[in-house]
Amino acid sequence: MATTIDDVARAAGVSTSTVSYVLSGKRPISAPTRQRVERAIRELGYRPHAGARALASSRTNVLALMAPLRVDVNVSVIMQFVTGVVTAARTFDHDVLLLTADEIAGMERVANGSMVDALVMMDIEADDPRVPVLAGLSQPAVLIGLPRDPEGLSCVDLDFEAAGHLAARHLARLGHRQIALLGSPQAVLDRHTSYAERMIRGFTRGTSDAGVTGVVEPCESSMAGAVDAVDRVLAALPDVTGLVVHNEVALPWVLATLRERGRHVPDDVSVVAVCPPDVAVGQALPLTNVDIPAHAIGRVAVEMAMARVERSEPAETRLLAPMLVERASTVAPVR
Amino acid sequence: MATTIDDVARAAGVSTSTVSYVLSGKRPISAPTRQRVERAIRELGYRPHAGARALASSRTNVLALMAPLRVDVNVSVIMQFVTGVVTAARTFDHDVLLLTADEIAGMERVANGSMVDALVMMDIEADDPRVPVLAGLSQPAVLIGLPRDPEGLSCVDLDFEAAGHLAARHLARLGHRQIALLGSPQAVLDRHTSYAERMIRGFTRGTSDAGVTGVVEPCESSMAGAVDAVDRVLAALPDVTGLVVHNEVALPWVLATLRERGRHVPDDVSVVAVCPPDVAVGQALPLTNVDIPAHAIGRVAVEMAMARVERSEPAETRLLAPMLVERASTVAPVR
DNA sequence: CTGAAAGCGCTAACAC
DNA sequence: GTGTTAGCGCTTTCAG
Repeated sequence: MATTIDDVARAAGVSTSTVSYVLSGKRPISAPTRQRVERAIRELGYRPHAGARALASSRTNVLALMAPLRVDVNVSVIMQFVTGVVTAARTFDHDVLLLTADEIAGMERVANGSMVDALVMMDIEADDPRVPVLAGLSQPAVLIGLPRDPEGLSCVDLDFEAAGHLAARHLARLGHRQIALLGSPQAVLDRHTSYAERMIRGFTRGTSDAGVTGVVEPCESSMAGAVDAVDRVLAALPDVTGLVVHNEVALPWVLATLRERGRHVPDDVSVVAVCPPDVAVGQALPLTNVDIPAHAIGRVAVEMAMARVERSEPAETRLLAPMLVERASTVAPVR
Repeated sequence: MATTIDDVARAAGVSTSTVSYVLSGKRPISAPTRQRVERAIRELGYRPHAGARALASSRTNVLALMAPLRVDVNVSVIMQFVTGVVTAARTFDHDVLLLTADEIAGMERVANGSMVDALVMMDIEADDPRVPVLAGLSQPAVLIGLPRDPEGLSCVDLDFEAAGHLAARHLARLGHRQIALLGSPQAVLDRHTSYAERMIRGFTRGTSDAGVTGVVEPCESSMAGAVDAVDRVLAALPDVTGLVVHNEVALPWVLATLRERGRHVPDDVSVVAVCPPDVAVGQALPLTNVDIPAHAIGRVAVEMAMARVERSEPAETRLLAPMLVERASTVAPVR
């Protein structure tokens, strides 16, 4: 398996450059030569040496992906981002090097060591410490999520503001007059994580646009936190009939708590979940949801990265439009 | 950032090889030269070019990890394997290239393209199609899980047979005489996935060793599947008082179904879960569990891979001993 | 349409 | 203890 491009060239009776060019397609090759070369490649089981290629071309065909590899929150969403990125990368003939999100030194290691052509970073926070270091790298980066100042950066995310607005509007249009948002844990809010704040903004705008009352409660990602949050909502808004839940981990416990408090879904309270479809339909009652298209976001991130690598396209931020799917958990309020 | 080893050599007033050797430590360097070189490296922000290094040394300092990136099953366990592998790899100064488990061509791509020093493959099945291709690769591989014939392969896994035995014995010793195992989905069994079969074998041996009656029921990873499986157990063993659950996804639903059927945990039925600790304590009632030490398994996998890469150690298979942690879900049967 | 050859940046003999 | 240098396998001018 130690076959080199020269072995192939010799076997095909051509020069090494010819082999290189049939591989890259960067110059026209006559049909007969091409065939001889391709045959030799096949018969020898030849694979170009990635390192040699990277050295000569300064392209690695590898993408770095920084993913938050903790176990606590929305693991399945993370997984979908990752698969989205990996499968998309393959369509651009790239492989994926996995870094953990905290490995801030890893960015410089893989970038300055020329191990990757670009970086994709998940789970970006308002003042993410990773963002400043990007400026020192020679490879482009795409952020999944929005930092405080996205100026000059490639960013992609769900349009959470639109998502919050959509969820609120859906409930309002059904006729609900008292609705609540059960959102992210306080810690996430404290970090000013952009998606949480945008969600709240959209929800708030949605309720006021519709002229209904809305309250927002943070919600820890634990059973106790869910119970507590539901109780706070019921205290603040005793006649609440609409609930938007933007916390996948807490979701099952929120539903259980509602049941225990004697609030039936959807007869007493309609629920819109902001989560991936598999989570929405995996509950006892299939939930109306606003999709978090994690897979699509991952794909778009890769497309943006490749656009910058291959065509030096400028940075831009793309917010994907949310989509609401109506299921069994939302109905008009029962008189 | 386009600094090369020659820039460093020039700045330090030494030869390139000297720089190379202070970097690799492969030959003694006098303190003064070493310091001049290290200073130059620091001041220039020099990073060796990974491709050039790989080309010259035929070592990439990258490990391939094939992970099952589906969203359906035990996502959190997969995540823990992955973090275990990634963090362990870093301690060996290696990065991780992520492949999806189905990408069988990816193995040959990264191996024959000399992109990696070794491969780690998760989720190995009895007749895993990936195993035969390993023979054609020049890099060593470590399997997480056990193929039908592990001869000559590096394998690591939890000792599921011991785990099944341990769980059964724990219940039997508490005094339970009728115990059941709710296991993997039928599809997993049909594939003769090794861990599922070993679990069953251990459980069965455990019950017969203890002289208690045990039944085994497969369990789909869905709410309906969990309900169904619990009902089958109750039908087969109406007086069941002990339950071993080896299906993380179904676990919450199993517990809910028990409640609905009027079987209280732990008063009416004791439950041992086979799952990671965070899942065990994340339930309404903290569960006695047999740990799946995913993180440790990932680490061991990397250690085995590096042992083969760095010291050409022979292949071996290592089964990690299970550990049972007693929590609130198991008690002696209530008279 | 094809070849020859100069690097890409580093490692590891081989010198001294 | 340090320097010189021949590759590692590929891409890409520069020449036909």
